[in-house]
Amino acid sequence: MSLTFEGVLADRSTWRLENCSIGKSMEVIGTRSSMLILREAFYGTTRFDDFARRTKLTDAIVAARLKELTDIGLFVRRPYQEPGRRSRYEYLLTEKGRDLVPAVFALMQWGNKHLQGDDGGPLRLVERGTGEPVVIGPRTVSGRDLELEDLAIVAHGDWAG
Amino acid sequence: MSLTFEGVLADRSTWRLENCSIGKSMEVIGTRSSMLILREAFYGTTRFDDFARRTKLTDAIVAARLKELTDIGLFVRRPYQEPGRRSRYEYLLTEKGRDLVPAVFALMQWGNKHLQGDDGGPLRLVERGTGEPVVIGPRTVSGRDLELEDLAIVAHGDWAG
DNA sequence: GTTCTGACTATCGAATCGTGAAGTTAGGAG
DNA sequence: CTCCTAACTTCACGATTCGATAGTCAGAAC
Repeated sequence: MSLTFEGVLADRSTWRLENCSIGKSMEVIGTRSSMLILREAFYGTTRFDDFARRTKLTDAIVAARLKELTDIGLFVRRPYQEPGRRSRYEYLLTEKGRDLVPAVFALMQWGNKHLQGDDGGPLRLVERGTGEPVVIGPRTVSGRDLELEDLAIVAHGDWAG
Repeated sequence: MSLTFEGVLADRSTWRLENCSIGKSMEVIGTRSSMLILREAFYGTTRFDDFARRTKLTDAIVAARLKELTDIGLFVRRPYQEPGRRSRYEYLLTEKGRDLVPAVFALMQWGNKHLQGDDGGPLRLVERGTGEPVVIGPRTVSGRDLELEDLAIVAHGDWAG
């Protein structure tokens, strides 16, 4: 019914979780507005007013969130200039930001399946070119798909394989 | 630099996102406490006080969150009885709850890489038995790993492949 | 019947999140 | 020099989140 613990973690009653990465991540990006802004960034949006219009968040929230996400290092703020226009800033995803693709689209995948009607929501994620459906989930580095029961947690440096 | 839109979505300026699954998901489970409780559930926790102790959330929050998540259908509340003890309730993950495995562990994966020190945090996700490292990310149903640039969005019923 | 314990509920306060509306600022267009 | 616009900032407000602390309640143990 759940995953297993290996090595020193095997007895769940003997340890508690400090420095949990899930909790830390949620403190950093655990708001609806952050996720919507990231969604737009993955969709190619780079400019302030496009973020605001497309997410339907208010200016104030978008400004606060972009500043926050930039400070954290998910975006870089870079000046740009269209010909005959004044210079502006655009917000470009860093690698740290792009590494959130699995997290954000996993939420989309779950929402499509469980929060939308029978049609599964308005949008589908597919492979570019082939149109083959895309799924997000755990797998080994050698490519095998895994279920919850196939997973195990090990402590750093504690290899029980 | 980002994913592409196919079919009727190709011109990003002509449409806006209604009923976004990401937004809906975040409204339902977008709190730190929800994620921590789900983490514990994936780790095998089923009882109220274990949730409270292991997540270090207060009783009040855990009670509120468990009720919420049960109402939504991520948990079922089932009576159980240990021999010589009074009957209690336990909280068991439904399929809807287990389908959040990619979302929750994607956050863990990201936090391990970007929010922890050089050691990458205390815990690692591996395959049970083999100990092979596990990664969470997008791939085609035929098993190819994908980058952000390999992804495309299509409207439901609009197959442009 | 008293005690103990697991599973909650109640109240308070601080911080954060979000909306709406209005104001500011820099710089090219005319 | 004035207008316009993108990119913000500020303010007022309500809702939600979470921690801390304390209290309740049911039922087996004794």
